[in-house]
Amino acid sequence: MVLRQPTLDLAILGRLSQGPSYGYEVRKHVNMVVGYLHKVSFGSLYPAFRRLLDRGLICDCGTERPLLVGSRSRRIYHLTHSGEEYLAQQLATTDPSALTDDFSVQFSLLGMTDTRNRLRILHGRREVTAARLTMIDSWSLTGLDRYSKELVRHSREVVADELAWLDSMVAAEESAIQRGE
Amino acid sequence: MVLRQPTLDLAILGRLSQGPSYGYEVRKHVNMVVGYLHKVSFGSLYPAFRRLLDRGLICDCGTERPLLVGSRSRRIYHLTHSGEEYLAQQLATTDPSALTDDFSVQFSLLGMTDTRNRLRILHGRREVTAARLTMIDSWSLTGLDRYSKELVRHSREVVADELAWLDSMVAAEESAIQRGE
DNA sequence: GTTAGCATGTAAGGAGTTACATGATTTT
DNA sequence: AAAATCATGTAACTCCTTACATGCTAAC
Repeated sequence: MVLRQPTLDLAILGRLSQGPSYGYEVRKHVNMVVGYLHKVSFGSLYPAFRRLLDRGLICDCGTERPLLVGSRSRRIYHLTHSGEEYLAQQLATTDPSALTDDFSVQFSLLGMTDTRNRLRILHGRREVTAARLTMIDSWSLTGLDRYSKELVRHSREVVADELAWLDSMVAAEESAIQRGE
Repeated sequence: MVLRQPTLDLAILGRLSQGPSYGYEVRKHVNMVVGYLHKVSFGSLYPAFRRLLDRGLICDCGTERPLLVGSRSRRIYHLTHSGEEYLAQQLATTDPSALTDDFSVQFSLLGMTDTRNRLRILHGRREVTAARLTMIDSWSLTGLDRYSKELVRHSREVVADELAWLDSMVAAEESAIQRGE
């Protein structure tokens, strides 16, 4: 995997908050957000639904038509009231210094919180990214061969682009505040 | 972690092929190559040295001075003859469609093989990256909210930059061939 | 009606991180 | 000489991936 359990849970809840859905479809959605590098495996997905059911954060409305037990038809899930509360509470306290894929999930859910929290997350991410850039620049590359140096040079560029992107996101949020939210 | 076991082994062997070294130092080196996102943990590092010792790919020359058993001084390792063979054989058969960090290790070791194999690896990576870009472009973004769309747009850009970088690497290798290796 | 893809689910095995534990070396 | 950092090592815990298994649905 690459997605931590709490993050996968968050991604599933986030998807369900936009309407009922089922496992296979949710997976496709999550893969679009974080999956340009890897796919969420079914062995992670279904146990996650089980977890969320057990905690009462989602509920199982059965299959669409037949409603047979043990059937392999689509099982439609939707967010419960506690699920909504949990989601809102999680989004308000996420840690912006997270692995790339985990942060992607956070970013994709930015539309579900207020501007204040969005700025907390974006600012936080901007800081850790800036720190990473500083770290890379502090490395002495002497002793590295041509290809290793090229790799570090490229990595630096990727991080610098990331930083510029976050800066533009922060700027957009702040100008939205200026214009009166 | 994020580095697979075989990749970590490869990274360690690669470092040792440039001269004897010890765990702590090797870790710093590997972190420079793949570590701008995460660090190799000691719980992964030392068991890896154990593995390589057991397979006879590296050998333990003892500590620098005292040579006490059970001591916590630097333990210097160096590559054995079979270690060299193994490394060369692995590099010749690596899979360029690998997770980002695993590929980074491959890339950093490109200087240890011939141009032919370098082109195999770079070409292979170029293809999977191009396929990823095509996949992203095939996605219908309708139904996604503003932030999710922005995330996908940014992801596409990152992948496109990656592709351009690989293209330039391939071009450099090919022009090296033209100029007579 | 048969093939291919949609859809759900489980279990074993593998593998990493975290936390813990200890000793050596350098700096203040 | 105390504190900080370098350095090595182990084990429990967590948790993911892989492989397996089954049923439904649409297309040819």
